[in-house]
Formats: sequence, structure tokens, C-alpha cells
Amino acid sequence: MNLLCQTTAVDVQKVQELRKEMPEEDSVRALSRIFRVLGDPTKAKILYALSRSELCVCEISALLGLTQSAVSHQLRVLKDLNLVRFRREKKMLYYSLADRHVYSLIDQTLSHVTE
Amino acid sequence: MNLLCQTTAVDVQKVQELRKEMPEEDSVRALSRIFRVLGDPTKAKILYALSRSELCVCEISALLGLTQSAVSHQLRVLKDLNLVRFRREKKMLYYSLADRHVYSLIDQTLSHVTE
DNA sequence: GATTCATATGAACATCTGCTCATACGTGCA
DNA sequence: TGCACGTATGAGCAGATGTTCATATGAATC
Repeated sequence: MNLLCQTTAVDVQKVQELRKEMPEEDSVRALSRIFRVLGDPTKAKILYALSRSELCVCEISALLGLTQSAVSHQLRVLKDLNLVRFRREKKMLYYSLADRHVYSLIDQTLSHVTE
Repeated sequence: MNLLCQTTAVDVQKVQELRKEMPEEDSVRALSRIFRVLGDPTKAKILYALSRSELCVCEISALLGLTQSAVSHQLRVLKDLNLVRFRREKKMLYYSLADRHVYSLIDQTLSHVTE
């Protein structure tokens, strides 16, 4: 039962005011989609590595100690979110970071957690 | 089988060099822990709201349309990560944001996704 | 001590997630 | 066209996650 606690009407007003300031549901969902990606250590490392150098799937695999299939699955997700791009060189695909904003988030947060 | 593709030794070197630049595993885990929190729309909204105003559990519940129990569970996680703090006023607990860095992440990313 | 109210916690459940394994697909080459 | 190599995809599995429900706990008051 969603009742506010036994307090004054001021609190209902506070909630009303705040409701207007809250970001739209779509914005929150888009925001969380990006953060969820970085919430996975594997994806975070892939994005970090790709911000430093373009890499092919098996280079990423070797760097992180994962199977080619696992890396490919993660790249699929990152591609769908437009966070990485690739260029083809014969049968090789070279991936790189496509969204500088995400790199900025990682960089800031790394500084923060190693403070 | 973790084999690099049939390329030159340059790629092995590239991976070696990159391995030195990668953040430490502990840092990556700490980073992902923060991002995982923001990856949940509910927690993201709670943190946003608490950056604007201190709120009690049932105010948050009313604002977001969640049960008191659901809000309390989320606050538990946020407290454990030192992202929120509270002050007591008789039997009421008022929560607020404790980590400006997280607000900064949310703010930047909201700007980014609403571009 | 009993009652009321605010908050926290645990169990259970449904859903989601990341990896492995097997296999399909795309490209280049002979 | 067939083969080799690089990459992608689907199914399955184990573990993680967020909410609900029931109940416990904490603080204040009488």
C-alpha cells in the first residue's frame, strides 16, 4: 500500500515538485542501457582496450583470456548500442571505440576508484 | 583454443603492449560495481532524486511507484556502496546522495542520451 | 510493556546475463 | 567449387538480479 508516512502535506508537495524534475522514462532507460554495459567487467575492458587501439576479435580474446565466441557475443551487444565500429581488411575485422563519451565515463570512474 | 589469427608477430606485440596499459582487475571490478548500480533504472532514479532532495523511504516509494520493501532493498545496496547517507529524525530516516561523482556520471549521460 | 509507525530483511520467484559448445556464415584464395 | 580462416549466432546452463510477500526490528509514545 503506497501511503506516505504520517507527515504533513509538505511531503506530498515535495514529491510532486520532484516528480517534475525527474528525467523522462525513456532517458532513464537509455542511460541505464549504457551503464549496464559498463557494469560488466568484460565489456568495460573491451571498450577500454578499443579506446587505445583497434583490435580484431582474436586479439581481444588473447588480451582478456576469453574464447573467440565470448568476445564476439560481447561485440554484438556493443555494436547494437553503437559503442564500437569496425573496418574490414580482407577477411579481418578491426574494431575500435565509436563513442568518446563512454571512454570519458570509464576514465573518470577509474580515476575515482583509484583515488 | 586461444590462438591469435594467422598474422604477424606485430599483433602479439600489440597485445603485450596493451596488456600493460589495461587497468588492474580490482579497479575494473570497482568501476563495474558502480556502473552496475546505475545500470538499474530504479537505482538510477533513486540516486537522481536523492541528489535533488533528501527523502524518506515512503517519499521515494511514492515518487517512483514502488513498494516500501523494494525501495528499502535498493537503499541497502546503495548504502553498502557508500553512495547514499542518511540522517535520523526521531523514527524517520532521511536519505541523500553521498557521492557527487555518481551524480556527475548521471548528469553527463543524461545530457548525452538526450542530445 | 504494549502499540504504532517506519524501516529492514529473508525467502521465493521470474527474468536476465555471460559463458561454453557446436555450428553457421563471410571472405579470400587456389 | 572447395578449403581455410575469421567471425557470428543459437541453444543451453549456471549464476545474478529486482520485486513481492511475510515478517522482523527499531524508535517513539503512552
